[in-house]
Amino acid sequence: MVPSRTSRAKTRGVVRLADVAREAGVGTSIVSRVLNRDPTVSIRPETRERIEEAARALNYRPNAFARGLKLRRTMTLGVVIPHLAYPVNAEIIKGAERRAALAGFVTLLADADEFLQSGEAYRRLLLEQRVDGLLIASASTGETLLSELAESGLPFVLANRRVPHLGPSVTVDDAKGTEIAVRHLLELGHRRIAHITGPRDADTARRRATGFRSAMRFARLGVPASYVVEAPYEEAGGLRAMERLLSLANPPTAVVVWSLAAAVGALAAAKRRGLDVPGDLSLVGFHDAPLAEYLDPPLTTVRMPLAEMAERGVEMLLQMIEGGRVRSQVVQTLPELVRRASTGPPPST
Amino acid sequence: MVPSRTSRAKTRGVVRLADVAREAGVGTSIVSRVLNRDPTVSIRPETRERIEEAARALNYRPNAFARGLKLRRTMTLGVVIPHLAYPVNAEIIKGAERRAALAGFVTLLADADEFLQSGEAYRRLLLEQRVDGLLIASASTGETLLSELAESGLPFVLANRRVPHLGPSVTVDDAKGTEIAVRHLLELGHRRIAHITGPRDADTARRRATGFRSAMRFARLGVPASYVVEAPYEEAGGLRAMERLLSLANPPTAVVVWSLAAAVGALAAAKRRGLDVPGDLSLVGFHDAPLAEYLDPPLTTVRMPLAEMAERGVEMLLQMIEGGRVRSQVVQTLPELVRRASTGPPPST
DNA sequence: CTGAAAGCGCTTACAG
DNA sequence: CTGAAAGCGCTTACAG
Repeated sequence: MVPSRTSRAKTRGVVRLADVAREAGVGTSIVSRVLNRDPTVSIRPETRERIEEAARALNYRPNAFARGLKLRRTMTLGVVIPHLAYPVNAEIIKGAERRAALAGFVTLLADADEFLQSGEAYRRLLLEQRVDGLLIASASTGETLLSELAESGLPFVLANRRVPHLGPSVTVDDAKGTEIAVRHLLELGHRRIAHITGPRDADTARRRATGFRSAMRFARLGVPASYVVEAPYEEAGGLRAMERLLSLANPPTAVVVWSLAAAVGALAAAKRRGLDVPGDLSLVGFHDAPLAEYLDPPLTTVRMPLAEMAERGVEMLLQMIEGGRVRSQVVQTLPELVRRASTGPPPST
Repeated sequence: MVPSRTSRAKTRGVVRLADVAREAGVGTSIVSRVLNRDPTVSIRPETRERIEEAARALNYRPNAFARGLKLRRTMTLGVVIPHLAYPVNAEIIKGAERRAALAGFVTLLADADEFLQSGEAYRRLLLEQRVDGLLIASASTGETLLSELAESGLPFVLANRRVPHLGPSVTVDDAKGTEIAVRHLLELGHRRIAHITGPRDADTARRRATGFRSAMRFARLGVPASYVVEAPYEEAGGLRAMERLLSLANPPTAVVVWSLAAAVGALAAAKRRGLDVPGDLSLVGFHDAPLAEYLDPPLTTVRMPLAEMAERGVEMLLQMIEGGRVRSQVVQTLPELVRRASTGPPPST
């Protein structure tokens, strides 16, 4: 149905409030109040009907920028994210977008590296007042900028990362994740269990490492220093870390790897060494994705509720935008072991 | 350095044009014109200096919404994208974001499924006038919405997809990509080469299939109908498609797979059948990512210039926004074969 | 029950 | 060489 345009609107045939008012034969004020469901308005039912009908017929939507200018509300949330290519981050974006959309908000993307180096992105988003709040999903760095941000008063929440006294955060139970992985390996009979962890400045990596150590301690098993090795980069890092572990005099029979990408690299290292997985070595990765199912062997992983984390984060942000106070939270949904073929009993030496 | 705020700005301590004017002791008009480098302005150098100094000291940035309202220019580009989790799409987003940022534009993300089903995202972006243009990177569906879009007059360009007579598109040379893969296999001595293609409604898949057929024809080789099989979904689809190929009476000795994910599934299928890759079967995937390096065996792929494609797309969009006309283009950078261990000579039967 | 008016923070003819 | 004023499209006290 083509809207019976009463006036040739000026911008690309877009309908303005005034067009609706004219169509309905009333002033713009009541149109605005009716359409925004102002509860204090008392209006004759037939007038309201006429207004609503006109808005519908013209397919009217308020201009976001005009509205934002007046209300000081952009209805936009910024999502600051590193490494789009990691499926993990895609889950976060998707969760955030979905939840934001539910509240009528739109999502603006900013590359974490650029943003946290206090570059143009920062200025565009904050100084130009393009967003009502920020969900920051970068695992590392940028402390200076974060405190600047805190000072600016713009609501923000950190996802997947905690920075004490800086602002609220939403995280998943990373420690529990590694605990679950370790427990699974213990049940299979492993005792020599190692951990490939992430960079020191990655908060998630630290928490996963903590979970690893505490699960091992709980089982009264020692963890030689050489059994916790850092994988600075993705697949390549996992590969090198695994090579280090396998060249130890007394190599582990099982390894928990802190990310899926690093696990892919670790698996490659083991196979290139001619090891049978899981016959000679069991492997657990972190985060689940379809890929895990199709590796050789299919990789046992720990699935983390990341989309949910992002949704919680957005909810917190929305509360803050409404002026509410909010406290850091850990998503209650537990990590889940996805058992596949890369884990089995240790070799019977 | 803390800006010596002359007035308590009303919104979260943000500096307005009027603050700069007051600080510099002039009216807002010249401030605006000086800061926007209006060439028609003739101003005493010392006044200009005072204004620029004040803006710098106060860390002034014009409010994007006020500016947008006045100029009818949001300085925002919408990126409509499916399946964030595919590394391929991440490349597109990144390319688009980078190029947009260069021109002072910000990127808004919209989920393709939701958008193209003419849902809320569509209304928010178009009707609320939140974007100056749209880069649409969805490979399939949505014809109705696209023609609606075209009618609306909002500039848009299709990335990775052509729809004749609808709007300009930017693509990479997909046909050439498969040709390169086929040529590589021919050189290795293969004759029985099959193709795992994508869904019929995916434009890229069709073009890759075209390239496959023409390369085979050029080599005077026949392609039995059973040698082109469709993989409806990602890894899982690739797996099933490969199973079909391998259960043929006269199976191929080499397969070109239309996507990286499907190639992962196809590789899994071959290995589960006990085949040696590349001893019994050679495999080429489409699109390159670090993952390919760490599969077993490392996967030979065809790298496509996707980030560049997105950058070109944004450039076209910017031209259209300036009121220019623009024609569809194919990125000139050629696809590149990344040779790894999944391809070798055919088995010597 | 409904409308005229001011103002959000800009830009840009138009005066002077 | 510089400023006052109108207007982008909304919302919201304030009148009537």
